[in-house]
Amino acid sequence: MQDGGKKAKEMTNRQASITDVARLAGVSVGTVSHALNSVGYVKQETKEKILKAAEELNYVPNRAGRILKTRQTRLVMLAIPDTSNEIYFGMIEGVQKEIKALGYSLLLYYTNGELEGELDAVRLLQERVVDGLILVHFSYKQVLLDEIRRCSGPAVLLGMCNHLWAGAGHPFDTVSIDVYSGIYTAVQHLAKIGHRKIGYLAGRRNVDVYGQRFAAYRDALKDAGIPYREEYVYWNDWTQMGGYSGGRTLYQMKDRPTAICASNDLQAIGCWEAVRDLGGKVPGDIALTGLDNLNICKILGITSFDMKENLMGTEAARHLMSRLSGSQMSYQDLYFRPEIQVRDSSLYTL
Amino acid sequence: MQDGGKKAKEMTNRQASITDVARLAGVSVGTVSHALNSVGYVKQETKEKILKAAEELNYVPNRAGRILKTRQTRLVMLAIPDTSNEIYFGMIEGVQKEIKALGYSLLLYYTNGELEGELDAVRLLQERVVDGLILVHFSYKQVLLDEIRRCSGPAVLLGMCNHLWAGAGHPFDTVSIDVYSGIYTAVQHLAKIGHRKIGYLAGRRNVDVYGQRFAAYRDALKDAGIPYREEYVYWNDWTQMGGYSGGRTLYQMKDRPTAICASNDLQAIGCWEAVRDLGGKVPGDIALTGLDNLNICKILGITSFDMKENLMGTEAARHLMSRLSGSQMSYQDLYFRPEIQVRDSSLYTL
DNA sequence: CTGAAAGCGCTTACAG
DNA sequence: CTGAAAGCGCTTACAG
Repeated sequence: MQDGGKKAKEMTNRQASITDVARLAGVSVGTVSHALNSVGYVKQETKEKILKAAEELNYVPNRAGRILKTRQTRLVMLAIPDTSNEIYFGMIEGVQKEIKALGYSLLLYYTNGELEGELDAVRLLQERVVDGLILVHFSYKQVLLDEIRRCSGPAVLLGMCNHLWAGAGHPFDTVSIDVYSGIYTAVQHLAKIGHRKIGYLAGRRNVDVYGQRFAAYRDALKDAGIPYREEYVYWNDWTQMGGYSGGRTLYQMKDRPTAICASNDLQAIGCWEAVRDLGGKVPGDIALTGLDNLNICKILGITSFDMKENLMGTEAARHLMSRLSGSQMSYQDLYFRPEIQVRDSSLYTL
Repeated sequence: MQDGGKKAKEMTNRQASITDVARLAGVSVGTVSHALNSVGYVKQETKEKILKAAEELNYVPNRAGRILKTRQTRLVMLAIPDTSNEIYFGMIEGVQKEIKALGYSLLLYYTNGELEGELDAVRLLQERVVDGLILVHFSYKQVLLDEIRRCSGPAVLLGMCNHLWAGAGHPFDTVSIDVYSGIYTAVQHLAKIGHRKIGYLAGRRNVDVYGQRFAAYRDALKDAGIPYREEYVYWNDWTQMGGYSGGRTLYQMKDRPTAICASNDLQAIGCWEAVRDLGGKVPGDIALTGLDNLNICKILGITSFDMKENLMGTEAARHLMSRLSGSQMSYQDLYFRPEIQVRDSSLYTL
């Protein structure tokens, strides 16, 4: 704690405007604007006078004034579902690098993976708080599409699977990673090394991207000739906690699975912990696969899938920037494929 | 790829303004404003006419116009150094919860742990892109203080150690966790269980918060009567990669340390991996401590320190909100203490 | 090289 | 209950 009775902001309550600077420098506001933005001709002497006045008044331009006139914020928003999932770090990095090079600043927004949060992000674009939006969405609802249609600035949708909108004439570019193929491949891989009892950690129910993953699980089972068993499917949440309780549940079943496919790495990690805490071994007692290729999976030796998130971010940003600079190309749907990284957790044939 | 020749945004090029709505509804802009914001009296019939017009024109208010007039953005920025460090997730969560309850939206900004990035964040506050700023800073430079002084909106500084500014009459609230005490305690703990050769993973050189941690390491050695050995100190980066190469280097020394204190968990984890990859055991061949209490440390059994990051975020947001609602209290410096979590990696007496 | 003026899209007293 | 008008802080043709 500190004292001294110093009051908050007592001397900075009203920020100087360009008018104040003009008055102090004895010139017009137009000239101040020219001088400060180094646009057009301003006599060196006048410029110095203006700079000194600005300095003295602690002048900082108010962005809202400029935005209103120029109709540009020079801000780009990246909206992610989940700040506690490392998978988005790579995206952030990719986006950041691209837009910074073009003089834009990055604003992150956090949707919590809920439609409402995603709509909030879109609204910020509608209200022109930012010039463009890259939205990592978990929903595929019509209302989202409708709201994006009302934006005057461009949006790029980043999808962890996106079959539903491809080619649907949506008013935005998309960049997706085919998560369906990831889960399908995982189950196929487990079947190939001999597993017939394959449990599934499904994530949060009613979240569209998890619905798609679940479909992949079922399809892969079917194609491998393995009957579907509802009791092997655990819905909870896509978090580590969700995975933990799922792992616990599945591992304690009388007729327990010999392998578990998790619909993302967070769950795989939680599951790994649960099995360990119950005295089981991965692999040995149970095989395990995840999806996202998180760092920790490399350390623990859990089979997973590289999601090329950095590339996804980069490409999304590139598309956005190109729209922002006026491109009128027809909208693009870009796809990536997850790449399996086989590790100890699923290395041995049953 | 999709075709169909649909051109980008052909029908939404110019967004409707409040004037357009007023014209279509046959009323004045003032009345439109009243109706849309439900302020003052508007006849039900008129209101409906306006709503219909707004609907028809796909009207969305332009935030810049409103901001200019109201001098409020209703946006709060949280600037973090590093998006790949889980430690900030808890902060985000804490901040988000507090401000959302008061009708503010959260914008994240990413400083990369560099002074330049921190200054960028401060500038966005100066330009009034946001109403308030919570800055997790890694620098203690005078220029940062000067720039914050030029802001008309409030800032709260979140410090991973902050002795330098405490009581210095700075124009902002601070919330800090005493990292010095964390590192000091870690070294003390290692000494107590018998270690005399304690290596140190120091983080990025010339980053102020890491300088303080290093001082704690030296002080603790001294107080334990252990001579300082420069070759046991590894400067690199605060990342997992940095820890990995540090762990490699220290573990391969002829007269290697029997314990390693890492200045954060990311490095501890990297070190853990390096030792494992070299065939060593933690503990057994080497003891290890980290700082931040990341999830993965719990899984790997690495001794670490709870940094109360959620609480830090909550408190920072509370202070900011209180300034935003006009509080003129003198500035506060709030301190937390890291709490050691002893785990396997440093459990056994040498 | 500089100034006067219009206008970006909104809100808010103030009249009526 | 509604309208006319001022003004938030900036930029940008346009004159001179």
